[in-house]
Amino acid sequence: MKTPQIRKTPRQSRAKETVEAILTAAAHILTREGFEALTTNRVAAVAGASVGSLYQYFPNKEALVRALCERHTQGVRDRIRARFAEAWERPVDEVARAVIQGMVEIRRHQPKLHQELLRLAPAVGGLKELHAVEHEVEALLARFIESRPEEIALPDAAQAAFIVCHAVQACVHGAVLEKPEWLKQDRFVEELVEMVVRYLGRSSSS
Amino acid sequence: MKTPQIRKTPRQSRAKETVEAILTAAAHILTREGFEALTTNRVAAVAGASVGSLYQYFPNKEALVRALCERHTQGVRDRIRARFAEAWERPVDEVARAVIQGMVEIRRHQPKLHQELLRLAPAVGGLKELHAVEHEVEALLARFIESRPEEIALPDAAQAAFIVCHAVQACVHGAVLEKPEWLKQDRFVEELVEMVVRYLGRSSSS
DNA sequence: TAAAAATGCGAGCTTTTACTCATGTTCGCT
DNA sequence: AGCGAACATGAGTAAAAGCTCGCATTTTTA
Repeated sequence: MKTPQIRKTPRQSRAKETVEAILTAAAHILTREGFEALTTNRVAAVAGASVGSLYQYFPNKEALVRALCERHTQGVRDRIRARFAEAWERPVDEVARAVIQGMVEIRRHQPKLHQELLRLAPAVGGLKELHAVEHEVEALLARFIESRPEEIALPDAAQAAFIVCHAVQACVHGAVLEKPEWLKQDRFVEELVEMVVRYLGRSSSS
Repeated sequence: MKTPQIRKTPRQSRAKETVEAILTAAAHILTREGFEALTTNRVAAVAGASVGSLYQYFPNKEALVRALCERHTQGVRDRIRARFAEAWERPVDEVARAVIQGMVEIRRHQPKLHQELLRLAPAVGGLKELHAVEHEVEALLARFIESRPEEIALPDAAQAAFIVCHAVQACVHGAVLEKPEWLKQDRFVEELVEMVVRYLGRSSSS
């Protein structure tokens, strides 16, 4: 059985503040100094608390990082969901643009934190949540594809959704790391939209 | 200054065997048990050598992992280069198929090792080599695009190459991890080829 | 207001692990 | 054979980091 996320649920408001401070401190250290510097003692110090307090709420370091993952993941899922919802009825290219821009925003918000958490997730038991979000986005896209049979004709909506999601995600991620200047122009996003639209909007195929 | 890759160059054949055994053991542990279990003592033990021998050739653990990265990276680069070279003159879709199949082979060969090394590269100073390979593949693809102005008309060959490389890589990687059964059929590869050809082979665009 | 419960504290224990070094062994060369 | 250089050994060291535990402080409850 996996170690639980939280050891003791905070009841008083000061306890909630402590938990909050610890998570914030952890995020801060992770973005500024990377995982190497993320020691439990240091997290507590930066949070203005003590190791003891930390271990009162998180059974171990792994759980702490996992909590961080989950919180971040939550935000990603919500943002993508919102983008899909607000563009759902619009033309295909606009939907693509909305969602891709949402992804860019996510990556631009806290690139280093996002990257580190992505890197840490497997080692920390956070893969389940991560895959859950991925699958949800894929399912959303698959549903969208199936809702436009006139414009999008594909043999396998699920596979197409898988491909589009992974492709876009990787391009945005790669751009954040290697070509940050591209994200400030529209050309890059437009190019991704173009790719997606061209892939989905094919007329004849096996 | 970075710590060197190797401390003492092995001169005798038994020394080369030792180095070989150490690298093999490290790869073995990494694939079977992950990075957590990769302790220098354990590597030496599995290699049938002693820690002392290990440190005779690798100044530290980081250098060992880096050596592993580099060796693996080398193989990837060679394979992609070969695929490009042998298909260079053929139709676009065949080139795409050849290269994509090459990527699938790479990922299928030692998926766990590949994945772990990818994960470890940043923390081990192996990013330079990794990016170098990526850039080489991108440059190769960009040159290919520019060599087919009749069939492929794009505003920015380098950006297109970036997008295609990242997109395909991510899809293959994702498939290895999440949908291994797809890789045994041709349909998945064909779908990727379709995406790439459709993206590159556009007729009219801004 | 006094007991009880919740929270906070941090010195230090324990374990792990990268790495050294003094010593022994094998190889190559004359 | 004999000598020096390369190679191998592995018990031991030192530092780091996760985590505990007894006690102090604050908040809630009766």
